[in-house]
Amino acid sequence: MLKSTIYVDRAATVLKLLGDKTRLTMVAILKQRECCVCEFLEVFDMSQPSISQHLRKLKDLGVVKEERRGQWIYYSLNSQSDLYGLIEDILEHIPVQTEKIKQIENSNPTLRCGC
Amino acid sequence: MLKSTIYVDRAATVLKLLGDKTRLTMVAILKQRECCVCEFLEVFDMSQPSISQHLRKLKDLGVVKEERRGQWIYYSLNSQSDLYGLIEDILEHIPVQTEKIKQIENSNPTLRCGC
DNA sequence: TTAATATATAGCTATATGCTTATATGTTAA
DNA sequence: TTAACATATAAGCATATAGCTATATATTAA
Repeated sequence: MLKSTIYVDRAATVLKLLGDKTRLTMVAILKQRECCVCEFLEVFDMSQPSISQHLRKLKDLGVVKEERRGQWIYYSLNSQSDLYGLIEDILEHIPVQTEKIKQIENSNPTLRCGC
Repeated sequence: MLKSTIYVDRAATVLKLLGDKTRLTMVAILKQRECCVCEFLEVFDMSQPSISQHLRKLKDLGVVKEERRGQWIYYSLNSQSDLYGLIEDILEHIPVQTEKIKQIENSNPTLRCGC
């Protein structure tokens, strides 16, 4: 398979973004399931604004997309991005985030108030 | 093919390192040929200490190795590293640095004084 | 040994980054 | 409309980073 290439500038930009443990883990989680901010809050030891800022950076580059559903905004990987193939290949080299997914599903923040 | 995975911390560290245009280009060049500092000086618009510092970071993480040959120290990709597979996969997504290789070969800094 | 060349290290500075708290915006339900 | 909840934005701060210049170290050749 012939991969379409990404200019070095753009590739460096996305690698720098993924070169943060929090964001790399977010992307790994999003590869398995979409998440909203309050779900990420369950697995990262940081404030809600920090989570939002990481997601914003990923969104600004087109790595993730968002979709509002009622009160929540769901984030997912943007498979339409020219960066998607690179990101998929990178994710093959890191462990699947099973523990964090479990944590999210056990806490179920979006179901707390019976919505 | 089953890829061995790299812990998220370590993966984030190498992605951050490669998330710099200079270092990413260096690694792309080293995929094609080994180089010494004075050769990199031909293609990057920065001082010799800056080049050396970038190479040191790559060496500290095990991405590149060095080999002294006389006056020169040749840098090459470390194919023994656990990071090598990831790096190869990333490089498939960026253009081959043909122009820079040409620049290096046309200038031939290590041959200037007839060594 | 001395001079020339190649590379590394030290120390400095400007900018970028990631976090925080405080506050604003948007949505739902009473 | 008001309260509660989810998320975003603003502003500030501490640390990290990438570049620079000056200098040290290592090698070669005279």
